[in-house]
Amino acid sequence: MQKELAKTYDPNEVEARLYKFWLDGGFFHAEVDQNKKPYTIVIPPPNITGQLHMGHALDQTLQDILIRYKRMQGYSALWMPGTDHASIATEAKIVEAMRKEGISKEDLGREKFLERAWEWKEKYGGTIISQLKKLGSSCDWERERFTLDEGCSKAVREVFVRLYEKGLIYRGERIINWCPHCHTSISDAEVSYEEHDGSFWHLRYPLSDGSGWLCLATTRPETMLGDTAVAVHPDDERYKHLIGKTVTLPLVGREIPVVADTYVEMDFGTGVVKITPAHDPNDFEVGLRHNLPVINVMTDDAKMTDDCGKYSGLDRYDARKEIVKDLEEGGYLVKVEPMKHNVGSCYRCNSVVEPRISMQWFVKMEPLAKPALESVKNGDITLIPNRFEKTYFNWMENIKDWCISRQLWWGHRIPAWYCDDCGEVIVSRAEPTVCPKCGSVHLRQDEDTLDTWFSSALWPFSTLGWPEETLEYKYFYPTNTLVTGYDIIFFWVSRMIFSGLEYTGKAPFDTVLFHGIVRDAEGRKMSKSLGNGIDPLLEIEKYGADALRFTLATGNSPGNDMRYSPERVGASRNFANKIWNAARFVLMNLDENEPAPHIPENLAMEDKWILAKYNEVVAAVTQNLDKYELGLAVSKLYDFIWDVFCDWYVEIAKIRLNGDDAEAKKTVKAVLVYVFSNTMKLLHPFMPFITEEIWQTLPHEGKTVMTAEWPEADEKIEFPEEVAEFEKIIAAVKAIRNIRAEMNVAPSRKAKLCIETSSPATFEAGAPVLMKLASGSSVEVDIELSMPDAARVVTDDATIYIPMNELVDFTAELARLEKELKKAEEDKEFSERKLNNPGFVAKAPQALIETQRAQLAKTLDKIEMLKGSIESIKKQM
RNA sequence: GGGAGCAUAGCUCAGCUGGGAGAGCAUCUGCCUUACAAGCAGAGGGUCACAGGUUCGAGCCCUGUUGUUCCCACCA
Repeated sequence: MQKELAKTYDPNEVEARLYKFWLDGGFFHAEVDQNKKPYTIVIPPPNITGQLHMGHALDQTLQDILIRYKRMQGYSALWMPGTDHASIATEAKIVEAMRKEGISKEDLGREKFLERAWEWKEKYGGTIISQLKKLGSSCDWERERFTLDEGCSKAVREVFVRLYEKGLIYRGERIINWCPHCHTSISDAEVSYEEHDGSFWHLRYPLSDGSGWLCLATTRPETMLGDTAVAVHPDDERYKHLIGKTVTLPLVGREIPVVADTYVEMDFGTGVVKITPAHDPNDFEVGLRHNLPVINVMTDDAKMTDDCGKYSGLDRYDARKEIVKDLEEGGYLVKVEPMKHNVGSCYRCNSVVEPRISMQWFVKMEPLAKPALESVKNGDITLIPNRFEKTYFNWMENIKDWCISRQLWWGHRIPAWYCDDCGEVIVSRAEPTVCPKCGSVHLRQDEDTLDTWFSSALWPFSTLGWPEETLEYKYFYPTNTLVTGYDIIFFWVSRMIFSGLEYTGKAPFDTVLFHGIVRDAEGRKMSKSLGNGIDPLLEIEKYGADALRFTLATGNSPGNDMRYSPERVGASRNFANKIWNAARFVLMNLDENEPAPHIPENLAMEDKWILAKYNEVVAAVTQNLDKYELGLAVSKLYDFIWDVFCDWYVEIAKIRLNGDDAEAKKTVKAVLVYVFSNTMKLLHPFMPFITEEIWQTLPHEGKTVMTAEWPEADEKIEFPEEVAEFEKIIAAVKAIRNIRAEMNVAPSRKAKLCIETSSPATFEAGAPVLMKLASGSSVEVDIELSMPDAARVVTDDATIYIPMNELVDFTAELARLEKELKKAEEDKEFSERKLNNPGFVAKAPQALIETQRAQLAKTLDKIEMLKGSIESIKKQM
C-alpha cells in the first residue's frame, strides 16, 4: 500500500491509461448470460459527419451513468454503439468536397460516387467514435454497428418488402417538400418553419366572358403560371353566380375554371383563391376534387421550367420579380400589402423548400400509429418526463403519410425494380433477374434511396441481428432505456416505437429518458453560425472528463434545457480534486497490509454516525437512480463526500489517527476504507476515471470498480441513537465556531469549554471532537454549571461556557446574544402558533405534533439561557 | 390557431408523495490548521412572477393574469 498520489489530480494521464485498461480487460463487453438479467441501451447513433458537441456529451454521460450502474448491479448490461450514415448530411459534405475539386456527382456517376463516399466514411466516420471514448463511454465496442452495414441493410430491405406486401408502403404522385439545394424530397418533419416578412400581392384575373374580374391574393405570385383554377366558397353570395364560368390567366392566357370548394374561407382575403395543384398541398387536394390539371412550373433547382415562356430558366425569386412587374404593367396588380408569413426551410441546409408535386414512396402511417399510441397510453413505454406524452400523442394522432424516398445516392437504395417492357413494379428482398409478369430481363432498380430515419427507426433490433432470431436479439431485445434529446422525438423516437411494434411485435424499449439542449452561458443554442459552441474535447483537456460529466449530470432535470458555463466545470474540477485529496489522506494513513474493506468492531460514536450517513446515501442514490433522477443522485454524493465525509469525518478521524491507541487506529482506518471505497463505487457511474484510479489504490477485491458490486443499504449500520447523539456534538461545534468567529477570536487561541447539559455522557464522549474542531483546550462536562463571567453559547441540548472574557468584545457579544434571542423568540412564536391551532393539533400527523412540542420546550429553555447570558454580560459592562 | 416548458439568493440552477426555503459561483470576515488555498471556518443575501382558491398547513395542488422560451398546425 502506501501508494503516493500526486498533490493535484491530473485527469489527462489517468483517463487515457484507464480507458485502455478497461478496453483491454473487456469490461465493456456484454454477453448473453442466462444467469444474469439483461439491461440494454442502444446509442442514438451519431452521424458519421459528426463532431462531438455538448449535446452528445450530455447524452453519452446519462447513458454511461445508467449502464455502469446496472452493470455494477449485476445485469448483463449492453450499451450498443454505432453510427448513422446520415444520408443528406454526408452526401452534402462529399458533394461540397467534390465541388472544390471541380467535380460533380453526375461527372462521377453513382458507382464511383459511392466508392468515394465509403472512403470518406472510413476516413472520417471513426472520428466521432474516438471522441465518444474520451468521455469514458463504456459501450460494447466489439458490437459497433453502422446503419448502412450489411445487417442493417438486410433489416431495411426486410421491412420495406413486408410493408409493401401489406400495402403500407406505396408509390405515388403527391405534393412533397422539395429542397432545391439538396436536390431531394424531404419529409414534413424535416421542414422547419419560420416567420418572414413577405408581401401579399392582390391580383385580378379577368373573367373570360369580359363581364368583369375576380380579385385574389397570393404570397407566391410566381406559382400563378401553374394555376389551373380559381376557387370560391360555394355559399359565398358574392361569387355564387360565377361558379362554372372561366377566368383568363394573366400573362399566360389560359382559360381556367371558377370552382366551388369549402376549403376557401370567405372572410379571409378576398374570398377567392388561385389554385396551383402542383405547388401547394391544399391546392393539390382541391385539384383532385375538381379533376384539375397539374402543371409543374419549377425544376429541381427551383428555376422556372421550359414551359414558362419568357420566364423559363429564371430562378424562382427572379421570376417572381419579373412576373410582378409584368402583372403591374398589364394592369393586373391591384395592390401589394406587407404580410408576415411562415416560410418552410430545409432543416439541413436552411434553403427555402418548395412544395412540389413529385413521384415518391410513402409509408401509410395510420395503421402504424394506432399501436404506437396504445403502447404509451397503456404504460408499456414510459416517457420521462411524462409531459412529452402529450407531444407524442398529438403527433401520432395527426400523423400524415411519411415520404421516405430521397433523390440521393448515399443511403439504402429502394428495393424496387421496374420492368422496361411491361411496366411491372417488383419489390423484393433480393435483386430480381427476370420480370415475373412478362419474363423480360430489362429491369431497372429505382434510383432513389431511403430517408436516413427509415433505417435508424430499426436501430434497436437491426443492431441485434433482426430479422434473424439471434441469441442476442432474443436476450437483449426489447431494450430497456432510450436516452435522447426531446428534439428528435418525431424524427426518431416515434418512428422506433411504431417500427418496433410492427416488425417485432414488441415495444423497442420500456423507458425513454429525455434530456434537454445544452445552451451557452447566455441561454442561446450552441451553433456554428453563432460561433458560441463549446468543444467538449477542449473542456475535457482543461478540466477532465469526470468534471465535464459531473457538470452535465448535475443541475438539470429531465427534459429541461441547461446552460453551460465554464465556472460550473471549474467547480466540478474542484470536486474531483477534493476527492483526490481525500484519497491521499486515507492512503497516507493506511498500513502496508491494510485488510479489505469491512466494518470493524468497537465502533466509536462518530464511526457509527458516518456509517449511518453513508448508509443513507446508499439508499438515496440507489432510489434516485432507479427513478432516473440522475442529477439528484449525484448531488447527494457531492454533499456526502464534501460536507459529511471530508469536512467532518476526516477531521475527526485525525484525532484517533494521531493518538496512541493502536486498536482505535485500526478501527478508524477500517471505517475510512470501508466508507470511502464504497463511496467510490457509488460515484463511479458518474465519475468513472477518478473513482477507478482511487479504488485501485485502496484495498480492494476484484479487477475493477466497474464490476464491483453496487452497495446496498444495510439496516445493521443505521444507528439512529448514535446519529442523534453525535448530531448534538456537531451542533455544539458549530455554535462555538460561530461565536468565536463573530468575536474575532484568533483560531490559534484555545479556550476551555465548560458544558452544561442533560446528556453528559454524549458530551464526555464528544470532548475530543470539541477540542479538535471547536478550538477547545479542555472540556468539562456537568449537568449543572454556573459561570456568570463566561461567554455562553446555547444549543438545543447544551449550554457551553467559554471563559475567555478577556477576549470578548462585550458590545459585540451582547448584539450577538440579542440576535439569537430574537430568533429564539420567533421560533417560540412559530411553534406556539402551530400548537395553538386546533386544526393542526386535530389533523396533522402525531409525529409532527410531537416534534413541534419538543422543539418548543427546547426553545423555551434556550430563551431562558440567553436571557441569563444577556443579564450577566450587562452586569460586566 | 393549438399545446408545452420556464419564472426560487446578484448569477446559474436544485427542491422527491404539500409539514418552518437549498447548492455552486459571486460578495464580506478570519485562517498557508502536516489530504486539499482548486482549500478551511464564519457571515450577509429570498413577499419562491402576480391575484385568487383548496388545506390545520402551499415554492409544491387548482383557477386566472403577466412575462419568457419552445413545439405543432400553415388562411391562399
